Amino acid sequence: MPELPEVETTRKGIQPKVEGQAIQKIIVRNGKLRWPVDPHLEQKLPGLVILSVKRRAKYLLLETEQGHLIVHLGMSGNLRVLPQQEPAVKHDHIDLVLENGFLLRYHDPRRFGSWLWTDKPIQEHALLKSLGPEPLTDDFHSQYLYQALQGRKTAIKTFIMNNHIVVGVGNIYANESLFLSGIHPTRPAQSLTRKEATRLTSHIKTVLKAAIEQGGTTLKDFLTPDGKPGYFEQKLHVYGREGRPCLQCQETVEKVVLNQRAAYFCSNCQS
DNA sequence: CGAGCAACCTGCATGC
DNA sequence: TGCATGCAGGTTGCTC
Repeated sequence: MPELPEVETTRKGIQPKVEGQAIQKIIVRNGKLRWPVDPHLEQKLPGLVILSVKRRAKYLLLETEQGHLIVHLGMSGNLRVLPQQEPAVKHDHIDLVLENGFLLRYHDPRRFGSWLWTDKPIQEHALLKSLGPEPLTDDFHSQYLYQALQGRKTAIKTFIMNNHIVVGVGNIYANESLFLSGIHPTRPAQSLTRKEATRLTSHIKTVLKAAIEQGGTTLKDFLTPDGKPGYFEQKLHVYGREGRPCLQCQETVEKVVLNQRAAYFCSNCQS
């Protein structure tokens, strides 16, 4: 579920209902996430006002006057704003109860996500301080990528999914942007030409932007308790299409596993 | 330092 | 129907 576009859609969705609200309390039903949820949050959070809801990479940052909550959705997490009387169901692990009668509810079957607290400057947090540039800003440009590729033997797909190089490129969009760029996912990173680095940079940006726009329209009411996305599926060229014809040339889409993640490609369109 | 991979956890599809 | 297997949108933190 949570690729960068959905995290950004989540941010936009919860922001208006959460920003400016005081926290009444936090309810932790299961704190065994990627890292254990700090039990002191139950004392720390009541009364604090949420000043802003920002995003860095796939982390959502809830700023208060005393510090930040750093929330990650992992593989299967989601956040919704619901009325306080909404009954909790299985895997509803955390509620942030607000003073406006609503709550921010965290649901995450696999519990790969996280809820962390820091009262230090947010950019110095260990998880954030060594992250690469945001893909949709001007800090991520083709010169930067080309330079970063030099001397790196790892597969290009693995490389663009590395958060130290560029953040927010998940498995779906790594596959899609490589397809659109005509670059085979197993190519050593350092083998890309300047031209290929330029194409890849621009396709990463366009593919993520398009997905955010999709998320913005189809998931516009994801705050209500329905939420079955699948909104990007129609637009995917190779992801999840092993054995089916390439939409561009009709050759069969292939799959290999790289760094424990499925890589899909058309060996006729990508080299 | 870079590269590769085990691990965290639940749910679902598939095959016997 | 039941059970085993493999796979899933992410990331850290080992080992070599």
